[in-house]
Amino acid sequence: MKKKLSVNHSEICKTRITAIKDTMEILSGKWKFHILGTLLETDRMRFMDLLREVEGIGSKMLSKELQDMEINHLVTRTVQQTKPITVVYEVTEYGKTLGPIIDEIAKWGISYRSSLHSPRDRETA
Amino acid sequence: MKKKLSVNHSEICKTRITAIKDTMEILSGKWKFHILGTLLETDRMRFMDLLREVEGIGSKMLSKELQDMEINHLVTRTVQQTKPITVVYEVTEYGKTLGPIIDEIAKWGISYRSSLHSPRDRETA
DNA sequence: TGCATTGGTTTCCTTTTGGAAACTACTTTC
DNA sequence: GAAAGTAGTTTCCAAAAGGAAACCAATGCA
Repeated sequence: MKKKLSVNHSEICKTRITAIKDTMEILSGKWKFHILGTLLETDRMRFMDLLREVEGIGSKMLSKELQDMEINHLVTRTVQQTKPITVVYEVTEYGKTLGPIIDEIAKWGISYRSSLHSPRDRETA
Repeated sequence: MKKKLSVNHSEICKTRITAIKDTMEILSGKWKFHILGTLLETDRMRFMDLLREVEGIGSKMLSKELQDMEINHLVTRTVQQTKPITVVYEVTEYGKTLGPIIDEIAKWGISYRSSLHSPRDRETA
């Protein structure tokens, strides 16, 4: 038993681990979940609205993150020929498939907050 | 209508957005999902096994990420008085509540891979 | 005429992140 | 007595991420 058969279960999980890496790469950065969470609730928003709504973000970051997500087909960018030109962003149907992830993350975060008040939950279960 | 009532739905989502930020802060960094994904499948692993299993990670990062997660009660560290001292890490019951998130992320990543082969799915739905 | 708003881009800078390699210390094995 | 395995820590460095502020072009409003 010199050489470790480092993994027995490995073959099964490789796919899973790769999948996790893929997803997290697409959703990387400080703001994507935040932007998506916001956009998923309103369905369509203009750039300046997002800038105001996603608190703390600057225009550079917002612009960059939206571009990333557009490239990955998660959101669409539509220019509207209004008086001062406006641009609306919306989550694609494909982007909406991220809904369950965001939901789980939000759910966990909420119960995390609760557990801060009654830390016993975190200790024992 | 001079002043934008920037948000109407805001109050409801604030909690949600905060929850998303909380969760993502705890799971920040390049490796936590990866480590957790690995650890959730095996239940207990030694440091060197993780180092081998989580491909690409170095000992510095592994050590730091494990410490972060220990602080947040997601994993436990147990020293075992074996011949050369060994240390086992395992996901706590509390850490296991992250399971659904990891599952959704893995699920999405897997179907993302598929959609790369038939990109039509990503375009139309 | 001048200021505000729209949707960005660009520049400059700081902070954070992360990796490679060396080193520690202890034990077992060759 | 040298090598190798245990579990890390430390140092040094490069790259990436992110923020603040300035800038731009077009248009509307007063």
